[in-house]
Amino acid sequence: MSAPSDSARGSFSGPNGPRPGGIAARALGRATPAESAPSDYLRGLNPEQRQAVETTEGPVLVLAGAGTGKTRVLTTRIAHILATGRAFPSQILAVTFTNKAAREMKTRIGSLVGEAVEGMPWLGTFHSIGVKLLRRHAELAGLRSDFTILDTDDVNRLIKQLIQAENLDEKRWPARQFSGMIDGWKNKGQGPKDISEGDARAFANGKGRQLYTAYQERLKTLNACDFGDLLLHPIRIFREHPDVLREYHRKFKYILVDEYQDTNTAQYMWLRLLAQRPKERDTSDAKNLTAEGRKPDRASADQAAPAEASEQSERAAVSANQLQQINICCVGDDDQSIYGWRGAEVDNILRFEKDFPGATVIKLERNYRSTAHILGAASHLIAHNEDRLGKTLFTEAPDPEDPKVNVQAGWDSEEEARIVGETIETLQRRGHKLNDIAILVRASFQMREFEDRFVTLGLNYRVIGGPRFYERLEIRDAMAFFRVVASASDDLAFERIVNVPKRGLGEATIRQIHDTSRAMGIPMLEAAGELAESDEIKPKPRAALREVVANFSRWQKLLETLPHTELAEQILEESGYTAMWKNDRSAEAPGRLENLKELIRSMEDYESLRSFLEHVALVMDAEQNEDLDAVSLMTLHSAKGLEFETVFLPGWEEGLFPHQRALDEGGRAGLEEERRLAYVGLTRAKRNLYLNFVSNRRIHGLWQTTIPSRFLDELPEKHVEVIESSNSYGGYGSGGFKGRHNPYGASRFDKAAASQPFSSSYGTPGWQRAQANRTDATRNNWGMRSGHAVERIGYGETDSGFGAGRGSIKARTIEGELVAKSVSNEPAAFKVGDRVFHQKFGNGSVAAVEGNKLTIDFDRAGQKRVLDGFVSAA
DNA sequence: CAAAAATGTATTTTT
DNA sequence: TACATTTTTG
Repeated sequence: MSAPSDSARGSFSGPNGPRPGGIAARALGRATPAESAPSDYLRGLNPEQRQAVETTEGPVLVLAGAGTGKTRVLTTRIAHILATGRAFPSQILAVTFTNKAAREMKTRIGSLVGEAVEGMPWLGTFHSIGVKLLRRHAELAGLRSDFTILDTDDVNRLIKQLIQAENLDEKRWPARQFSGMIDGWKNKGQGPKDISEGDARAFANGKGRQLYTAYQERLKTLNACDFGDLLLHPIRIFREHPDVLREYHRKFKYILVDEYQDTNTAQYMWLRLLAQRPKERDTSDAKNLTAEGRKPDRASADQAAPAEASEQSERAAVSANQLQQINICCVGDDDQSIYGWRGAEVDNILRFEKDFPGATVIKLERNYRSTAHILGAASHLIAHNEDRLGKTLFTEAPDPEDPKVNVQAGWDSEEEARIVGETIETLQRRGHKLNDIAILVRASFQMREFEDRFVTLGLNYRVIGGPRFYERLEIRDAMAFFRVVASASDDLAFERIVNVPKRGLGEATIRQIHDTSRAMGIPMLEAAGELAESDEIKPKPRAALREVVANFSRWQKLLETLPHTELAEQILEESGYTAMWKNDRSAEAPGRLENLKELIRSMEDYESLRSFLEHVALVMDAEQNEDLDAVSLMTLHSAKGLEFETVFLPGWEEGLFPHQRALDEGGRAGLEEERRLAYVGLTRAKRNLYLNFVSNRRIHGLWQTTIPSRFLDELPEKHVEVIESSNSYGGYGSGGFKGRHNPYGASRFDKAAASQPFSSSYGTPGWQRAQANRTDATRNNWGMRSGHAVERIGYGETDSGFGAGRGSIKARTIEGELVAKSVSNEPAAFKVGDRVFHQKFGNGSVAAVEGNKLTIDFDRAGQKRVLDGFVSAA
């Protein structure tokens, strides 16, 4: 009894169904009565866009630069397919990367085509479509169709248990790290058997593979999946059951993929399985793949399997042609590939024409979003990348009124926030909507300072992304209760809340439940029930356990009868969970209660507890209220796909952006990805773009002197304007930036990065050495002269960050010393009681010395911890 | 078993 | 620094 049948979804149903045109046309008709000529939606498309919409047959790759109307093409294309009766809504597979994108496509298609969207069950993220497939064919993957989807937290806890079971040192082999590795393998489509020997050895003294296997087995017994499985299981099913695959080959007449540059190997395999229809095919494809050094994925081999059966019904006859034709349309932009770190393979997009011979490639290069200045800046920047297909975006002729891209220096991050805040207030006074303003940061810790500032200014802001609703402690607890009620065998959820609120069920008791569960082969909840009736357990925990078990069985019964929202309320009430927070006097308790209410409220939108749980597992974010006029604050990554009238990009400093870690781990490729991220950031802006950098930033609680991002140097001068801030300390930025006669040598920097790999942590010798190198580079490239009196900080042309008088720090010296351990080197640099001077904090005396970290009592600024490199003897 | 203290550890992005 | 997690203490 495999999952719900197609007919439930009203999709492709039978040989005698109406002709496709029928339904689609009717749907259209309902939505937009008679006058809606089929070509209506085509109006306003430029020739390339139109071509992308109308080339419905065969493989199509649309290379859509930023702001060129990518989503419009995608949605119009679907509308076109429907309107011309080429397919039923249910015969279109449209995959996106994020829920946001899926949602947007649904709405936009909806407005084009009306209710037909209702019948588009296969529009969604890779993962949500994966779940759908898997629910139907769960038994082929050894699961029941009511399997649960584990989130990262569940996974980590599970792995931790496995590591403990193996008696491994948890500190040496952290669960998070291993779950990361598993994630990576799954992104590559590798099961336990497929991982490389090296990978297998890399963890836990060679137990990597064994652990991975154990993990998968555990998932199976738990009847659970992690995110990766949502893709991998379907892939495996398709490979092992050609009949199932064929079913989907018949079903999906058109495949559309959004953000193709972000697909990882697993997603790529998945797509190829679905897209490459079995017909007589030469093996050259497969050869190509291996010849080019790609992993010989089994997709290609298994593909070649049975030839299309031509025997069946009229449908086979109709589709015989189409089945060989791969109507796949991938839309993407190699310049916006920013998820390489999580397994995305830009290569997928670069290789498209080889994968799908005869593909039509359409470039969308006309930008409808940004001014010529912004576009000019972005294009010039991205041109520094080598690995790209190369597009040339263009726009209308520049309007002399258009503002240039602003670059502004600040002293530290606090000032940066102040400057941005002031600029926003100015804009607001001129009638600028806050909703049209965004601040895009590289890393989320940067947000705090802006939030602080906006709070004091009373400026509305909204954080997008960030810590997500469903990841909050109280929500996860509540969800765990619900999960156990919905499926009594969800051990992970059970374990999470047996002792919440505190019932005196500690480690010992839980272990006992665990053991019983193992021994008897029953879920923990059941085991708890057994235990509560036996006398192997002390009276106190026994009573508590009894109550828990009784609670759950009562709730489970109510599941059938009581509306799920009421049940949810009852559960939280009777379990004492809400009471727990009511009694909690801490500052966050009221907020948590509020969140719980919100949770119940959001459940109303779903028809059952189960469907709600599914939603939460897949869509981890909660919607925000759009009514409020507020500045958006988010990371660059979550800004992809959005656009704003005005964009602020703070933190353009080496080490932060490009991020040190990207450089360390990714080398040149890492740098290029950072540059693409910068490109994404720049191209979010329609009209006003402000870049900021500061010379002092606190990282890990230590003050670091920073230098401007190399990306600033990669912007074309003619599109950029440097703002002189009248009231700020000025920093070294403006003067240097403006008069840069010898631009920052990117190659030089690359060399440094390549020849002396930084280590992964800021506190390490590698990082410090990097700092030293950069100090050097800064002097050379930003026109700083040593020998200036330090008093001159604050005037435009002066060096404020480095150099002058800081005798104890010479790059070379540091190089030599820092090979040693960071905490033990140069013990003699300063000693307690020394008078020192710091660029930011002024004079002070050393209160404590820990290797190169000094605790200093500053005369004005109070006690701070700083690296010795940033102070000099007073 | 729970609360307090100490310790450690990571601070990029997320379906 | 700041947070989470572990160890110690009551």
